[in-house]
Amino acid sequence: MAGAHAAFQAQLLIPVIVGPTGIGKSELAFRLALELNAEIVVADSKQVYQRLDIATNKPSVEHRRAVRYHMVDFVDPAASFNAAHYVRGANDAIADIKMRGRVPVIEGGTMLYVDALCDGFSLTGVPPDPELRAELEALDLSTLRERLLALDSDPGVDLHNPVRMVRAIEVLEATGPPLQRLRTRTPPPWEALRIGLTAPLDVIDRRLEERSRRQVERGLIAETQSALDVGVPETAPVLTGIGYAEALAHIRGELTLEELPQTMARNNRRYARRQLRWWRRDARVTWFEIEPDPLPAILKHLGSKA
RNA sequence: GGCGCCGUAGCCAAGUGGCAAGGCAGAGGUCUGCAAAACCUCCAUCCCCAGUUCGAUUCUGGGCGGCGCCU
Repeated sequence: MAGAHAAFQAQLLIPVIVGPTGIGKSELAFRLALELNAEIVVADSKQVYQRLDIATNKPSVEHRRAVRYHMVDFVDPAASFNAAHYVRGANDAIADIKMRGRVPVIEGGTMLYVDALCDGFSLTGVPPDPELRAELEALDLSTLRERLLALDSDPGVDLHNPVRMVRAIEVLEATGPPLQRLRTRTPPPWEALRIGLTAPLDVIDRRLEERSRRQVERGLIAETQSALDVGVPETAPVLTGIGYAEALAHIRGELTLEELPQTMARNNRRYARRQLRWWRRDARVTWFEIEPDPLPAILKHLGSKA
């Protein structure tokens, strides 16, 4: 695939691997990276946190020895991280990769992170205000709604969704109305070539069951406990993720050891469906079944675009 | 064999003589700084038969099934 390789060396196109959790995006991105002599920029809201490796599905040490990974394993698990931090870090990583004359491949699970990066979401530019959030979170829905509508009569957010309304108020108090003018996109100086990986739902479900079981066997509970032991609060974003949330429930005695992987698989199932729905509506995604090995077809597709 | 209780969606479960709450699971959807989050929508003629009644899931009788106790 010399053609594809050259085109990506020209640094105009960046392959972006998307799809539901558990479908093998990571493995495919790894193989693609070897093929293109590329480095991988992971777009995942949980893999950024240090030490929590098992349920975040971080790349293996073998993979990390063979390919350079970015945006993985660098944030204190007790800290919080968000989409804006991600976009900044990922853009820096991409610039760095390019400067070194190498090729980036983006691989992502977190839908907002991928879109915010590849479509250049402004995210309004207003950082979180923890005190204001704490105050607003204590309010009931209708009070929150009144407070929001008083600031902006047409904020364009779901008036049933407290999280969205709190954020909208936070932005409006910092900038003034109208909110909608702040949600802009400034596309990056490269084009994302979205590659979607998919499979029949029953196949995905089976893989998720298997993976959940394996994660428990690999020491998920001990990993969760050791995070608690070093002072990571139970409410830390990583620990609310699939796998850790259930492991915590088990540690608290709310889930048996047999229920643990089952519950993890169920929550993963729901997440996978949500990811599928998100990407399905994006016509820019070109889909590939995982069943016969999709790598040759993907390389061919990338070559044709380049 | 006798007595008592029960039988509502895949599961748990409330309820009423006037076309059946809620939760979980499931399906679909929304998404611009917590996104593995948050939110929205959809999803049952109430075990069967007969009777009472204008009308029964709700009342009566019988059947079937389950649970408990007793002999």
